[in-house]
Amino acid sequence: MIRDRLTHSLRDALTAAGLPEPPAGVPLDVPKHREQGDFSSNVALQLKGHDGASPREIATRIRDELVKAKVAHVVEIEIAGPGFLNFHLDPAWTHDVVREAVAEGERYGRSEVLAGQRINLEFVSSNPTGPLHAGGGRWVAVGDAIANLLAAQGAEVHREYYLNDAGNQLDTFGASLLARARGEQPPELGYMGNYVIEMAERMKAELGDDLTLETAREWGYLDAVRELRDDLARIGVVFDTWFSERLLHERDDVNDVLNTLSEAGHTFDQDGAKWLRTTEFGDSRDRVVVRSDGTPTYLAADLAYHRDKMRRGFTHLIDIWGADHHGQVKSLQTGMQALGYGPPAEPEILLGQLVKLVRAGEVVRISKRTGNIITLADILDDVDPDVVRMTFLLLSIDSPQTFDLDVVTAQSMENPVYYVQYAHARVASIARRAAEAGIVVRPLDTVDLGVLQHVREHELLRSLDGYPDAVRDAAEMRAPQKISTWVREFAARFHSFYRECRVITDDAELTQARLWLVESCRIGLRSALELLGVSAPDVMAQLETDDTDDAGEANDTDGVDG
RNA sequence: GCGCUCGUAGCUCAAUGGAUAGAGCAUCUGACUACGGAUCAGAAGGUUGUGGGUUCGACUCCCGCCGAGCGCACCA
Repeated sequence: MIRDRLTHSLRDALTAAGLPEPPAGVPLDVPKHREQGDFSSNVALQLKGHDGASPREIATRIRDELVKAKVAHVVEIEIAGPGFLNFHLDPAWTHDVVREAVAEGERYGRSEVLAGQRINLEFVSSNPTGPLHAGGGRWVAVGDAIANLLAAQGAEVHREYYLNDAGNQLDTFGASLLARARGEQPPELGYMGNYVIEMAERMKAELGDDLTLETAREWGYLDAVRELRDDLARIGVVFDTWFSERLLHERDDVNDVLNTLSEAGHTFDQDGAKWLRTTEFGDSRDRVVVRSDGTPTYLAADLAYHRDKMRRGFTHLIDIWGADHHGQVKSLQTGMQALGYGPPAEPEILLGQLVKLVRAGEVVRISKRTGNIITLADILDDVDPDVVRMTFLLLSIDSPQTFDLDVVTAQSMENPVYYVQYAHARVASIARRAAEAGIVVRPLDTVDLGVLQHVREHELLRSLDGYPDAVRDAAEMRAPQKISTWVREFAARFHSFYRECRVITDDAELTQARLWLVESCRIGLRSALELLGVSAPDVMAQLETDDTDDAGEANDTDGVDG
């Protein structure tokens, strides 16, 4: 609200002063330091050199126009440093933030800038040859949060899981399963994990001993997919589509895409294989799409797959991959370009740095192929799904993450998620107390918010005002950690307010105003937690205290939900 | 060797090219007989790996070097 007004006024002032608008639009920021005002703009710095004026001279001209226009709530416009325009507002502007949040309710922070976009977001896509490993939980949490963020900007988002069920990995897996069922060691380069032994036992119980490579493979495939679904359900993620690679081969899509590429003149034959001339579109080397034995490569199927996504009517594709696959980015994108998609590149590929699992001070290698793995389900056995999600959403995906199993389990009660949830529970608690005290909350438009004068209230609302921007930035940059960062900061402001300002007091007017203030906080907290896929509980389970020796019974601290 | 990514407080990490680089943990000092102390107030902690460059302004962009991870298949 206030931001829109300031931006608008700035634009008018530029026009009135005969200055152009910068190509990137009119900048308006929240300065880091309180003394630098409530809002600031570096527009004069961006326009430096315009008709030879210095940034400070330009800033002065803009300020003169703004002063003439008399912008609401603005008490002083200061020109600082090399030419910043710092807006000092009267504290009452934050009262508009309460009204805005309450008026928008669950829609607060959301927008429609991506309305009309149909986005296909593919993530996880772990091979159906065993359970999800713990590190894969990062892509579960991140993918789901990014999907939420894009949806919050008005896009129609489709969550998709690609099942690599046509390659030789599945054959190897089937052979490993069959060997275990027969009490033998898996073949060389097979799946060594102990989970294969357990699966083989179940398979024998269901199918008996009359097993072939094919029945073992198919049973294992279906069982693995079921387990993937179950694990994902435990953490609350549901995919709209599980896409089978086999479908592409059955429909002859792979050959069709190869023919299309050949007819367009993008392929050539060499050494008995068929190559795709991806260098034509900027790849570092050309790629084989059909091997000399006549079978298509992974890339050929992947091109057919992504073409299928485009044909299903999506306006944009996003894939989330582990950074270990970065070598394939160029080949897929340039291949898609050969098919006529992009630029800009389709799919957009988000590379996430890998998770390093640590237990007992040692790095745990995560590979389904080479032995024991720690699964996402193992972690969910020990800690709350909310803790798991938040742990994976604290970091930028550009940062490699060290996931210390001992720390996460032993200190799960100290996880930042509880700090934020506690703020939400406090809000709910206040509402309960107010109701118990027989306080009737009057309609907001009959309440005088002008009594909200405390510096903690002001800081709290300044923070809340930043939420819509945080959502927009997080969505644009595909960076859910911006939401975790915002909500932790906001929760801190709330706790600080809570300690210093009582909501329910003998002052009826102040109580009314603060109840609405707290309601606006609830809206922000709840919305942010929802974007992260984390629950917003109204009560926190009682935490065990160890300062008394009579706390013998083990309290269940996991039973929080919204 | 080539390529991609990453080096920020003791530790784990934030920071659309903006002003004085911020949190949490750990350490230290404190807090209401009141809405839930899973809380709050404060202290201390930095040559943003390193050397150049671009810019009014660089953790951020460019180049070199050092270090780490990951890729360089007619595997998936």
